[in-house]
Amino acid sequence: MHPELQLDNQICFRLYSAARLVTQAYTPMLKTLGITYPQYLVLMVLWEKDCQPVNDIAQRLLLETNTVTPLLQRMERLGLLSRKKCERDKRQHIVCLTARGKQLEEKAYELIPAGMGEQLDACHLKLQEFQLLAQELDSIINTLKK
Amino acid sequence: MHPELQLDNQICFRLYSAARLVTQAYTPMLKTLGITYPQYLVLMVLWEKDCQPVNDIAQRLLLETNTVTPLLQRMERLGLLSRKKCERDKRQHIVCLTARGKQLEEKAYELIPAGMGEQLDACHLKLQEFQLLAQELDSIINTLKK
DNA sequence: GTTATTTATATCGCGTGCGATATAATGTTA
DNA sequence: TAACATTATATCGCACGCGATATAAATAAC
Repeated sequence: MHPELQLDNQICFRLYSAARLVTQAYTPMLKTLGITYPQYLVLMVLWEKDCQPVNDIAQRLLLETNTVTPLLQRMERLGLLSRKKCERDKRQHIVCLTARGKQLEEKAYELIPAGMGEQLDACHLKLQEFQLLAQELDSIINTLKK
Repeated sequence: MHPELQLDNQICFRLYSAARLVTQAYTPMLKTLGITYPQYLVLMVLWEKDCQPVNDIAQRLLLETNTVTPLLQRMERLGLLSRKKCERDKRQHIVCLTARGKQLEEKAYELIPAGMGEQLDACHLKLQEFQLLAQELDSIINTLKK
C-alpha cells in the first residue's frame, strides 16, 4: 500500500474531477444555448477575434487540430460558423462566425456569468483564493504545454 | 466584448486544460504499463480495497456507472480484473483484481511517482502551493458533486 | 525546375463521459 | 401476494480528445 498511489493524494485526480464537475455545472446553461462546452470555448475564441485559421483556434485552446476540425464541422452544421479556403494560402481554412454565432454572445452574457457565479459562490472560496488557483493552474499549464 | 466571456478569465478553461495536460504527462508511463489514465484510476481504487461493486467504484471516481461499466469491461478483456455476480444480491457485480492487476501496483510504484515528480517539479510550485491547490480543488469538488 | 521537406488540415480508430433508456433483482406497499 | 417503486448494472448514441496516418499546398534544397 503505497501512499503515492492513493487516489486522495493525486493532484491529477482532483484536476480531472474538478474539470468534469465545473463543465457539468455549465451544461444546463449551455443546453439553453444549444451548444456543448468545447463549442462554447471555440465561440469565446471567435468572439474575441473573428475569422481565424483552424490552427490558431487549436493553439489558443491547447488542442490538436484533429480534435478541432470535427468540432468546427459540427458547429458549421449547427449554423454557428463558416469555413472558407484562404485565397492567400489555400491550405488554410479560415473560420468565421455567422450572424447566429455572433448573436449567441449576448445570450451567453445574460445567462452564464450569473449562473456560474452562483455555483462558484457556493464553493466558499474568496476572490483571492480564486486568483491563487488561477495562478497555480497557469504554472502547471505553462510548464506542461510544449 | 464582455470580459466575463474572455477565455483568459475562465477558471473552467484553466481546469479543463490543466487536467488534459497533466493526464498527457502520465500517458508515456501508463503506456509502459499498457493502460489509460481512467484505467489507472480504477486500479488505484482497487489497490486500496479489492473486490468492490461497480457502484462503489463509480462513486469513488465521481463517475456514472454508464462510464464505469464499459471501462471495467475493457479492463476485464485486458486481464486486469474480473467481474462476478454477487451471491447475496444478484444485481451487484463484484469487481476483483487478477494477479496481473495486482502486479501492476509495484510497476506503477517504480515508474509513476518519480516520473510525475519530475514533471511537477518543473512547474516551480512549492509544496505549500500544491497543498493549497489541492484544498481549493477539494472545495470546488465537494460543492459541485451532488 | 524538380525533388524533398514542411505546413495546414482532414480522416480513421479507439477510449472515454454522459444523457437517455432498458433490464433484472430487490424492497415496499396496498 | 400482486402491483409498484427502487436499486444495480448494462446498452445505445453522440461528442469529444488524441495517436496515427493521409492529403494537398507551400517552401526549401539541390
